[in-house]
Amino acid sequence: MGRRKIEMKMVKDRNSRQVTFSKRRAGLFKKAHELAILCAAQIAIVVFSPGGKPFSFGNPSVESLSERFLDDKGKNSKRGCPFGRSVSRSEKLNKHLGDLQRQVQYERKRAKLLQEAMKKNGLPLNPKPIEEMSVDELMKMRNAMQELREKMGARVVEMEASSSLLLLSKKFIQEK
Amino acid sequence: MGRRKIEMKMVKDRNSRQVTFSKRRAGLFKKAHELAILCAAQIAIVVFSPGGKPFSFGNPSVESLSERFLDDKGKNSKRGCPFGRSVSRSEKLNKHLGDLQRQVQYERKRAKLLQEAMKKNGLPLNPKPIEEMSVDELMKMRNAMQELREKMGARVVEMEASSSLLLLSKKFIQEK
DNA sequence: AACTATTTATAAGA
DNA sequence: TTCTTATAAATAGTT
Repeated sequence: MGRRKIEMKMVKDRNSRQVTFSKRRAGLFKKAHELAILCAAQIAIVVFSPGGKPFSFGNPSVESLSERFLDDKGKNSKRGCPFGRSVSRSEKLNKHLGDLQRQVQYERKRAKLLQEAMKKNGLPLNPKPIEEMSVDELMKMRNAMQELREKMGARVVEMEASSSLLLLSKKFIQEK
Repeated sequence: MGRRKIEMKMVKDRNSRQVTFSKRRAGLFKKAHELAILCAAQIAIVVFSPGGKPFSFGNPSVESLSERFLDDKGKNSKRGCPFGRSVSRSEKLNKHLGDLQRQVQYERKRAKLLQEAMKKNGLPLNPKPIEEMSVDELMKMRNAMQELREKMGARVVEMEASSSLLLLSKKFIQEK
């Protein structure tokens, strides 16, 4: 993919390998971002460099959920990885906060679409407890979510998938 | 990247979106594989399709990498930042993500409310794996989600979360 | 599923 | 390290 074609073997030279890693990691994350946007997909990537340093990619919802669900009990945890910088980055983003009014409108629009979707799929507006829900009802809910997702576009926050991601991670660990 | 340049927004047509997803997921995984080979890097990817189907790529495996991130038995605790957003890359990506800034902000606000709701409903902020949760805890989780939904005045995201949790819970319970 | 016209990624070089 | 650019690779629309 460049001036010359390269063999698919580990790059021998240490420095070249680091350069390749940096470039391709950036490329990989960009691709992931595009896939997430284009297809409303949820993606989480964890990469360990040859030097053992962790890099990760995920949607904002994943980040915030991870922070709440999986962080150490207290705030005293010493975070390796990019979390420290992540926070400062968010602080930067805060400065660019949009107006609240628009957000409220966005929320209302979303709620309205959800109600329509649920109605269309034969769902009650108030979910039952888990014990009372049939598989059929759960599937209907799924369908309603999918319909909603299509209507709202890629900007819909996918907490569902985020949760699934986190749970999946745990499940993997449990199964091992 | 193709016959024509495309806009970076969600592909509206359902079928086209599925095709795009399949192609780009394959591309993403190939890139990941190349990065792993060329740089002796360890990579784990989890992707949820627009339809909610999970796909994963792992070198050596998603499980072991997740474990490396999440397992507290490890020497140094790095579990504070699983699946966090890549910081170095996202700084560049941010230039292309004006709309997403609002989303990040929204996410943080919602996460805060979720935290409060969970606390109020007697849920630990550091929940167990789903397999270990009792029915009672699942109920509490659901209640927390509902409370959150009411507070936010919007239902979509929370519904997705709770439905996902319910689906996964049910599935795991049945598997047991 | 295959095919290509284009766009995009990137290996070297500067 | 950051930029440039020639070339390889990915892929959007088509068949």
